[in-house]
Amino acid sequence: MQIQIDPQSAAPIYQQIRDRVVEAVAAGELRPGDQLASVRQLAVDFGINVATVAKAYDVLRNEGLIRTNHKSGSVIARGPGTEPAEEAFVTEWSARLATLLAEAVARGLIDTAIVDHSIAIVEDFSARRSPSDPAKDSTS
Amino acid sequence: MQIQIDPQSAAPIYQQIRDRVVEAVAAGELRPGDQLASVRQLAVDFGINVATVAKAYDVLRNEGLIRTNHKSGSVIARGPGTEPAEEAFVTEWSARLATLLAEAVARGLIDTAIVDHSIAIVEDFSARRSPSDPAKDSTS
Amino acid sequence: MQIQIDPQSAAPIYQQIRDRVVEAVAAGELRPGDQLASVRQLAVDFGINVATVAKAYDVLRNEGLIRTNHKSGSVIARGPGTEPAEEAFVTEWSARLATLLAEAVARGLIDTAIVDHSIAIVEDFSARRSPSDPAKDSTS
Amino acid sequence: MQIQIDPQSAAPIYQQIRDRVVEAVAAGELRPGDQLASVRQLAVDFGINVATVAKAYDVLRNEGLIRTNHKSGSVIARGPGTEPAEEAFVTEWSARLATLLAEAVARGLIDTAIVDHSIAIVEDFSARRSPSDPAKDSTS
DNA sequence: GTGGTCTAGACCACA
DNA sequence: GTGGTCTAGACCACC
Repeated sequence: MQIQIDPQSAAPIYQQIRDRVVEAVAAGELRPGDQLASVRQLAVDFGINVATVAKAYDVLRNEGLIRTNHKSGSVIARGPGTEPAEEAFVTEWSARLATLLAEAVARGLIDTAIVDHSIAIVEDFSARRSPSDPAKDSTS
Repeated sequence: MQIQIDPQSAAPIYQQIRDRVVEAVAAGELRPGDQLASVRQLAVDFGINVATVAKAYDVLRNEGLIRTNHKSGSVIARGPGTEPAEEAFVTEWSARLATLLAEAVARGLIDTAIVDHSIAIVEDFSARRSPSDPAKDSTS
Repeated sequence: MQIQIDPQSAAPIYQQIRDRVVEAVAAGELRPGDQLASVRQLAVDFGINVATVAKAYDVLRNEGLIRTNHKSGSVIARGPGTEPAEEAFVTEWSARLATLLAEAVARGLIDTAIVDHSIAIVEDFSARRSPSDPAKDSTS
Repeated sequence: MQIQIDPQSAAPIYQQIRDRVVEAVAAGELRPGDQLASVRQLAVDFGINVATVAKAYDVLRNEGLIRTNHKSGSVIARGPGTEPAEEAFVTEWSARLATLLAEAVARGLIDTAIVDHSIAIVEDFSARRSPSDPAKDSTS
C-alpha cells in the first residue's frame, strides 16, 4: 500500500493519512489483520512528525478501524463484511453524502452521471477486493 | 427557503450556511437569478457575526454558485442544468466522493446499500426540483 | 469546580483531568450545558502544556461527555439522566468493576464493607446532585 | 485455574496476568499457600516473554498478594479473610472506585443499577469461594 | 523495536 | 478570544 501525502492540501495531514487508510481498507489493499506501518516509519517516509501520524492512527482507532498493540504496532481491525454498519453511523454518513451529491447537482453534473460515478467507485472497490469474478465484460 | 443552523455542531457555521445553500440549489428551492438574503439580514436572523455569513458567501462565490453585485446583493449564478460541470471540478469532486464512499464500505455498509443511498438522494433532489405530479398548492 | 492535578502520579496528566471532570459530572458540579475552562486557561492554571489539556478534552469528546465549539469552547454534553447508558459500555465497565472489586476482596476487605463503599459513593454523588431530599437520617 | 490472555487487548499483558490472578484469589480459585506456575512456565504457556510474566509477578509481590522464594517459587501470600485490609490501601482503593463509579453515573447508568452490579460481583466471588450447596461433583 | 506522554512554541481557522 | 494543527525533541512503558 503506497500512501501519498500532499503537504499543500487544505486537509490536515493526519486526515489525509486517515483517508488513505480508509480507502485502502475499502479496496481490500488492507485487510483485517494486516499490519500498518509504524508511526515512526510513516513519519520518516513523509518527512513529518511522529505525533502527526500518531494522531491519524488515533482517529482510526476511535473509528474502530484499527487496533493498536504496544509491542506489535497497529493492525486493521475491521473491513468490508466484518461487522454490519451501526445505524448512528449510517445516519450521519447519509447527511454528508447528501451534501456532497448536492454540490455536484448544483454545479451542473446531471443526475445519471452522479449515480454512475457512485456505482463506478463502489464497483471499483469491490473489484479490487475480490478480482475473482471474471464474468464481466459488457458495460452493464 | 428556511436555513437551519446548529451552533453546537462540529462543523463551522460558515460551512453549514454554504452547505444549506448548495442543497437548496440542488433541490430547486433556490434557482438561478434568485436573490439571497443580505449578509446583514442573515447575520441578524441567526444571531451570528456578519463576518461569518460573509465568509460563507465568499466560499459560494469562489465556487461560482453565486454572484455578488455591490448594489443589488447576491444572486444564484448557476444551478442544475445551467452549465455543464467543469472537468476540473468533476475530478476533484470524484476524489472526495471516493473517500466518502470508502468510509461506508470500510464501516460495513454493503455495496448495494451505498448505491441505493446515492440514488435515493439524487432522486429526492430531482423530485423536489420538478415534481412529477403537477398538482399545485396555493403556496407554490 | 476545583481540579487538583498530581504531577507525580503514575496516571497521565490528561487522564487525571479527564477523571476529575467525570467525577464532577457525576456529582452534579458540572451539569449539561455548563462551560469548561478553556484549554489555555487550564494549562496555565496547572502549569502544563495546552496540548495535554487538549488531549484530555479530546478523550472526553470521544466519550460523548463534552461538546466543543471553536468559538465558545467546551461544554458538558451529557450527565446523569441525560441518556441511558449504552449496553456496550456497561459490559466493558462491568469487567473493570469486577477487577477492581476483586482487588479489594483479595486484599482483605470484607464483602459488606465493599458493598457499603459502593453504596456510600453512589449516594454521595446522588446527594450532591440533588441535595433536596431531607428525608434521610437513620443509617439505613 | 485457567488464565486467558488477550494479546489484542489494549491492556498490557502483564496487567492482564496480574488482574486474572487477583480475580482468582478473590474467587477462591487460588488460596493462600497455593503454588503459582513458574515465570518460565507461564511464559511458555502463553507464548510471551519471560520478562512480561516476571513483571506481573513483581506487581503482585509489591501488592503483597504473592511471596516469592528463589527456591520454591511463588505462592499466594494472602486472600479473603487472611488479614484485614490496610487503611492506606482502602483509602487509595476507594478513590479508584469513586472514579470508576463516577464514570458509570456520568454515562447514564442509574444508581440502583450501579449498586446492583457491585453486589452481584461481590456475591459471585463469595459464592465461588464457599459454595452454599454442598453437593459436590467428582471434579471437585 | 513498538506506541504513549509531555513540553515549548509556532501558525492557522473560527467567530 | 476560542480550539486545531504541526514541529522537534525528550522521556517512559511495553515486550
